[in-house]
Amino acid sequence: MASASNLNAEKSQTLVQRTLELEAIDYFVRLMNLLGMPRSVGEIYGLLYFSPEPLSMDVIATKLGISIGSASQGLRTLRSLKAVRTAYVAGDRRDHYFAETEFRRLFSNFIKDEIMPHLESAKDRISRMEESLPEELADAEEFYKTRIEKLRRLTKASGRLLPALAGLLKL
Amino acid sequence: MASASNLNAEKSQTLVQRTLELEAIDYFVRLMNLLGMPRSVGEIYGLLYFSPEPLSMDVIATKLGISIGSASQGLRTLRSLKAVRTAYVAGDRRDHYFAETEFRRLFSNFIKDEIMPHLESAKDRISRMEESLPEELADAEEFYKTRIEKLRRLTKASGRLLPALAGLLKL
DNA sequence: TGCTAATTTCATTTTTTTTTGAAATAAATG
DNA sequence: CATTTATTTCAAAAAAAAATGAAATTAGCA
Repeated sequence: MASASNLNAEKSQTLVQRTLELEAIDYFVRLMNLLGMPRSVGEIYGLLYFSPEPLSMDVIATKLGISIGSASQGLRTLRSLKAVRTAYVAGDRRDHYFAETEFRRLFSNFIKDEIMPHLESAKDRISRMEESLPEELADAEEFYKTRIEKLRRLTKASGRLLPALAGLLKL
Repeated sequence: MASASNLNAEKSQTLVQRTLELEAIDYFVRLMNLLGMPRSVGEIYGLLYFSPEPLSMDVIATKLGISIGSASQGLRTLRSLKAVRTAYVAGDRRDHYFAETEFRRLFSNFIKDEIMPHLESAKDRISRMEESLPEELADAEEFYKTRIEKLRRLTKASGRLLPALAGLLKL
């Protein structure tokens, strides 16, 4: 049976490791939650973070007590963020996952995938606002012009600052 | 009737203003959503952002088509983030709200109130992890030590970087 | 190729979050 | 100080998000 070796691996898990696993899961569930990710995503990443060997999807689901559907979706999300990668394990045809632990890269992917698209559409929305202003501004309309300008600056500054942020994160 | 002047103010709303209002609401609903805030909070802030005069709670609720309960809760949230403030309006006993538009201040409040507390508890969790490691580390345990150290660096760097971020946001 | 195990997909269920609305409270006016 | 108006609170309803589980698909193996 293919999972025999994994079951053995689980048996040999130390108390230290279980403690760390639980703390890490807690840690990453909260962090991911802050970033708007579902609980299962944090759980999976936390489990993998302290796993010395890559784990297969069914082991992940079993250890966390979540469905394999959840595990599959969570792993897809993590894969798309490049937060986990797959490793080949000899003699086992299942995919095995391990955590990418370079946070700098993780954040830069997160910003690129989850934030920048919003900033792009924000730009469009601001352009539309400017087009809706008449050519000649009455006094009252100066107010709107100022506010739009402020939004534009915010959007621009965010677009420059956020990607730079990951670079500053030298760990 | 106290609200007569407000009704007049609403009647004189131009097409330009209504267009901007709708775009701004859209803009801030998305932004707030990114920050994990409920829709109503983004709606209220967006409405106020392009309002030349401060608006009372019931005007806000009416214009947005939300309940006064929502409006009350949303305003409480915005107030606690210092994202709106109240203005005295002569001859009207209702509170009137206007948007704080200094984004630098807004973000710094957000980071202080919503993010830093999490970082604090993260520190505790990391300390607990370190305590769970035995004094003398077997080879296998070096792995855990390294990972914990990495988490500590992440937490520390975030705690320094995020508050600095608001400062960089010169608009 | 046919068979089996692994994974993905997605309609349904469950859980969580947000909104509502009505009652309670507070605050201002006559 | 009684009454009216404004605001808050909070239980219940509605909406949104996430998890489940079983069917469909994919991929490895004999």
